[in-house]
Amino acid sequence: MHILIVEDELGIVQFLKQGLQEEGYQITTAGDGSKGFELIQNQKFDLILLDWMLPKINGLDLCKAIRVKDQQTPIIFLTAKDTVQETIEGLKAGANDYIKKPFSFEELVERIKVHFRNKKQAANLTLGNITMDLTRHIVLKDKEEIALTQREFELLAYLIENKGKVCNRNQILRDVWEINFEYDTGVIDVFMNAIRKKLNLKIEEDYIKTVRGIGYIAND
Amino acid sequence: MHILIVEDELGIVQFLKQGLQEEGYQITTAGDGSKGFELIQNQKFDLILLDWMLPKINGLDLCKAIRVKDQQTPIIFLTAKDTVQETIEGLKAGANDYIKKPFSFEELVERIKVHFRNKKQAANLTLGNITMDLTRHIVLKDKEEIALTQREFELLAYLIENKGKVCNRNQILRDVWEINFEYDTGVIDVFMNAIRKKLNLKIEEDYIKTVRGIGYIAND
DNA sequence: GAGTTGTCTTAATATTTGCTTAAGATGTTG
DNA sequence: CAACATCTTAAGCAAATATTAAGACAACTC
Repeated sequence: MHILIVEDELGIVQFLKQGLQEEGYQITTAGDGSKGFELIQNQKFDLILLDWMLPKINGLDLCKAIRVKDQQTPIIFLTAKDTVQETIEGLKAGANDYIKKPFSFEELVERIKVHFRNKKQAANLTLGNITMDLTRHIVLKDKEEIALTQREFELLAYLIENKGKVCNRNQILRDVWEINFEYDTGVIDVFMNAIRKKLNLKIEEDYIKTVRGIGYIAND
Repeated sequence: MHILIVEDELGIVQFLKQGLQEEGYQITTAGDGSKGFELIQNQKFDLILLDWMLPKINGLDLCKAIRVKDQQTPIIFLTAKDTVQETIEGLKAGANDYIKKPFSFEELVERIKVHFRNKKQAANLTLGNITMDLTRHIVLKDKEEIALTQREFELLAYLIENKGKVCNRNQILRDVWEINFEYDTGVIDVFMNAIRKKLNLKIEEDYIKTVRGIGYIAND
């Protein structure tokens, strides 16, 4: 996640940059409004932290300018301007949140997280050159879409979720087929076969290996 | 836009209800946490205003309970609890904003608007050569107008809004039909059939695909 | 208020899909 | 090479979905 900080006070910039980097965010900074605008034109950020009082272009105008082209990227004002009127003005200009200085760093982090919360849903699993998109229910191998049936999809997802671990047949029956007693007709083999065929995986030396006497294992 | 207010102090409820109605919102109120929870189970709101100190179920627990099933609906805490720790706790519980009492009504309105901002922009939806104009209630395919009934329209709009995601049958029943319990008579199929017929969509390889065992998915 | 029209829902039937089984082929181990 | 595990294939079957038709209901017309 890439955050842009537009702020001219060096002390605050340093403080924010360090703290947010420790939280695992990638940080880019701009010391004035026009530099900030320039950066935004040329690359995509996941979130923008904006001071109000800035050299060259002030935060409010910058916010409006960003919103002309981009309505999506969350913008958080972070400013000493703390009257209700100013808050309202900031929000009307297109900001998504408005935090008053002095602020608690912890609260800032939580408010940033709020904006990322619903984005994470792009849950996809990978195994070598295979990608599974769980929400879209799609499997790609080298960018080529492969059609799997429901069960095939679930089985493959299960193996990838447990990448690196050997999954024994009973576990698979329990978790994928919801069969909770020992009863193996060989279904798993049939489905493994189908998956390997569709994904063109060789039995030996490929992402999914057979562990004789136990089950199967996926590995990059 | 339909807002739920969960708050026990009658004075505040009245004040908010009246003010927000004047802003053009539809308002429903709940005087305690469990009544709020009940309402949320049975209908869909566009936003929830939540007090922290509530009879029966407190706001924090209610917020968490809502988020178990629903990560989308924006929740705004509106409370006299104003320490940083409490703010953080509220946001961590899944709230999207946290406003401290006493608050400015104008600021509240602006903060509410922030959450609706990106929703309204979906005034017309597109899927391939199909265009839907939500305000005028019109569907075009290649500039030719297609007459859909209310439900057909809603179902199609729902699928396009969730373009790229698989919509399972229960979600569709909940969000389009507002049926909140498992009860499938096959209505969805009938309507899908109608939509496909009217829009002349082939079952295989077209914008709307059937995901066997789950539901349907729209994709350009 | 009876009849008309259009939509929604249910139910019944047709069709398709994919799950499961079983049985023979192939491979592995001691 | 026997015993066992896994692979592969194909056919029957069950479940999910598509399709059609008919009844329920509401809004509108005469």
